[in-house]
Parts: sequence; structure tokens; C-alpha cells
Amino acid sequence: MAKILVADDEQKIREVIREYSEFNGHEVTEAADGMAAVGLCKMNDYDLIIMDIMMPKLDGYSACKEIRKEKDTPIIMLSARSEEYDKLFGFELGIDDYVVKPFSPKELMARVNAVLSRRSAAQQPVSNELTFDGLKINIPARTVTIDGEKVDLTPKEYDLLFYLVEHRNLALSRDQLLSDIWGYDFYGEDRTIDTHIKNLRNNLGKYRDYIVTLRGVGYKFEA
Amino acid sequence: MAKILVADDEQKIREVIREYSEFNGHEVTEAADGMAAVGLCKMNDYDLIIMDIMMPKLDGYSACKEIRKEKDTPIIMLSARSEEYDKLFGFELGIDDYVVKPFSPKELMARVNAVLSRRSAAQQPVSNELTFDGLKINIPARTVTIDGEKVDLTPKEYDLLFYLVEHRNLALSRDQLLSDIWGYDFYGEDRTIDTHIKNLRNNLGKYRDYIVTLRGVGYKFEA
DNA sequence: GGCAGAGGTAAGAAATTGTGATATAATATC
DNA sequence: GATATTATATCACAATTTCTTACCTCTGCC
Repeated sequence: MAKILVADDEQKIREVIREYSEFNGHEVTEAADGMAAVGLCKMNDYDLIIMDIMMPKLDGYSACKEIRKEKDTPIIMLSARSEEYDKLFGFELGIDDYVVKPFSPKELMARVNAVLSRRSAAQQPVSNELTFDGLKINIPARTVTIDGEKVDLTPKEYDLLFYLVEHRNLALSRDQLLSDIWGYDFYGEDRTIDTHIKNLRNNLGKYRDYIVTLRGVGYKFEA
Repeated sequence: MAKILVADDEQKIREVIREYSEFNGHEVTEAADGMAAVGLCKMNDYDLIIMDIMMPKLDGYSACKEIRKEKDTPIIMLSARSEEYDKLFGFELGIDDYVVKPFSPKELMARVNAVLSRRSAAQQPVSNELTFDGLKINIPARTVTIDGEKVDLTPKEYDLLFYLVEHRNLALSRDQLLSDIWGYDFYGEDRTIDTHIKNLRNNLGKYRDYIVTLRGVGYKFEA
């Protein structure tokens, strides 16, 4: 669990980041402009700051400089692709990473987790492979193997499996699965999930039972 | 741990590279122009040189040639996208990689580590050839051969292949490919990649299947 | 048994990628 | 400097894969 400050003038963006962060067990505070971000930072200790460059009152660069005068809180910058990259390097920022807008929440969270894990464990070799018995998921390669045999999953199947595994041993409602994997703007049947679960189970072969049906609720990856 | 020489006239760039390199456990020496870089190289043994092309006193090309007269230290070149390829590759400069400005520090470090890891376990010199079955890539020469036959690749095709190979067995999104090969500020269709992939595959002949399509994601070199 | 929810099947819809043609830009040649 | 050549980017459409839905069957539970 980490305390995260999200500074962005777009409420939608803040909301999305909050949603994902909280789902990953973090606590989120929001700031709508650079001034507010600096103020909050001076009064509180955050574990991570996610900050847009384009903000009213005080832009991200300046806010960053201000904050750096007092704290070493890791900072992830958000920036539109068009924004001058030079500027990012043009000052002593010490930002930990930056993410180009538009970004996928997943991608952002991956970086958040990367930064946070760097913070605590100095340089622990984090395994990028998840193993459950003979079922292996290699995240950077985006591959799944069963007893060493490569399994071909469609994008949705992979995403679904990854999500289930990421939140293993948690009851996941169809609504939750839909909004997190398909996106909040998906207007469709929730039975769609059932079909993908079925296909996924077939592809998992003898390990199909890791996916447990929760009647009346949804699904769960039980490991 | 490696000894790295960073030659760039912009202090900010040197600083960023230093910061990231030191974080990765390397030791960094800085040079502000080509002359200084050559001088330092003659007096010291570095494991890697990261050098900008545009530098005062002595530009990157010339510095590179000078250094090559005495040493085989691997060199990663930094260059603005506009700078012409032919200048870079017309001469036998024997560089090990080049990174398009603007680059992401993370990406640069990935390449640094790639070059360093080609140096085998001992303290052997960096291997300058990558081989996959009958597919050979000679890095300093920028040539590709298939079963001994030389293949003509356009610069972009080579860059793409080299990038894929350096990041082999990793799922690479179109965005990542675009920003790392074309540059962070490239404004264009991501489908452009598809066309280059097509051309590259055609040129790879029977080895075309090393490049795997990841539907909904991008591509991967699977070896 | 009756019912609601989940599993299975299959077909049309939708999305993604492959490919050839074309336009534009960069580079080589004369 | 003009022209030919090559490389790059974009487009349009074909080929393919994947997704979604409708419908039917099955199962667990009251």
C-alpha cells in the first residue's frame, strides 16, 4: 500500500488513476493544479506523485522543482506526445519515469508498481513470471505455457487470465471484470465474459479448475 | 558494473544519463566535447562510450574514427532523427547501437545493458554478431546475412530488426516501437510499422517467422 | 419439478493485421 | 541543378482473427 498524489487538471484522468490505484491497494489524494499539488506535498508525505505537465496555476515542471526543494518523493510525469521532450530534461527534475498521454491505465500502473518496488526493496530481482503448478505466465513476453507447452491465447483471453491471476483469490464480479478489462465505456452483455471464461478454460486444459465459478457473483482464480 | 564515458555538450543530458547509469550500478565519466572524449579514451579503458554526434570541437563521427584507431570500446551514438543515416553508416564507424533523440532514459539504459551483456561472462570483448540459425546480424557493420547470403535492408528495416532482436522474446507494442525507433516525437500512424514489418519479413525469407504478430498488441522477435 | 444462472455452440459483426498501390520525401546520379 | 532512384509513409481494401450475441442445454438449488 502506498500514498499517491495525483495532480492533473482533468477530472476524468484523476478518476481513472484513482480507480486503478485504489484497486491495487493504494491510497489516492487528488490535486487539480500545480499549486495545490505543491501545497499538499509540503504538508504530507506521499510515496509517489503522478503529475501532468500541463496544469493551470503552476505547470508540472515548476511544481516539480518546488517539490524537489523539500522532498525526494518519486515522481511520474504525464505528458502529451507533442510536448517538448527537451524540457523534460531541461531541468534538474529527478523524475522517475514519464508516461505519454494517452496512456493505458494498465501501463501506468505497471510503472507505478515499478517505481514503488524500486523504493522499498533496493533492487530486488522481481520475478516477471507467475507460476501455478505447471501453468506459467511470462508477463514481458506475454506468453502462457502449460507444462512447458506454449498456449495460444487471444488478446482478451490473455487479458482476462492476467487480470484474474493478478487479483487471485478475490471474488471478481462480472461488472468489475467488464469495467476493468473491457473498459468503463463498454456497453454490452455481461454474459460475454462467460464465453471468454469458457474459451480460456479450454485453453488452460488440465489447469482449467484454477478458475472457479462463483454462482450469482462472478469468477475467481484460486491458487 | 561498467565504466561508461558519456560525451555530450549538453550538461543536462549528461546528467540524466549519469543518474540512470549510476542507478544501474555503473561508473560514469563525462566529456563535454569530442576532443575531450578522444583524450579520455586514449588515457583510460572504458567499457562503453555513449556519444552525441553534434558536439563542439570534434563531432561524434570524427571522435569515433579517432577512438577506433586505438580501441574497440563499444560505442552507442546519440543522434537527432533528422541527422542523416549515410553519415552515420557510410563510413565504417563500427558503432554498436544508436539511439534517436529524443529518447527515454529507460530505453537508453536498456540498450546500454544490451551492449554490455553481449560481453560474455568473463571480461571478453563485446561480441558484435547476433546469430539465430542461419540469420546473422553483424552490428558494427550493420549487415544481415541469411545462410551466408547478404540481405539488403533499408535503414528502417535494419533498425526495426535490430530493435526487435535486442528486445527479443518481449512483447513490443506499436507505441513502444514507434517511440524507440522513430523517436519520441514522431507523429504518425502506428500502422506504418506494419508495412515495415511486412517488408522486413519478406527480406528475411525463410526466417520470417522469427517475427511473431501479437494481435492487439504489436510484434515480438521469438528466438 | 421448476427456476435461475452458468456452460456450450455457432454465426454474424467487429476489429485487427497483411498487402499492394500510391504519394511524398530523401538521396544518388548524371 | 535536373533527373532518376530509392526509401518512407499512408491509404484502401482484402484476409484473417477475434468478439459478441442469441439461443439452447445443463446443473445446482429451493
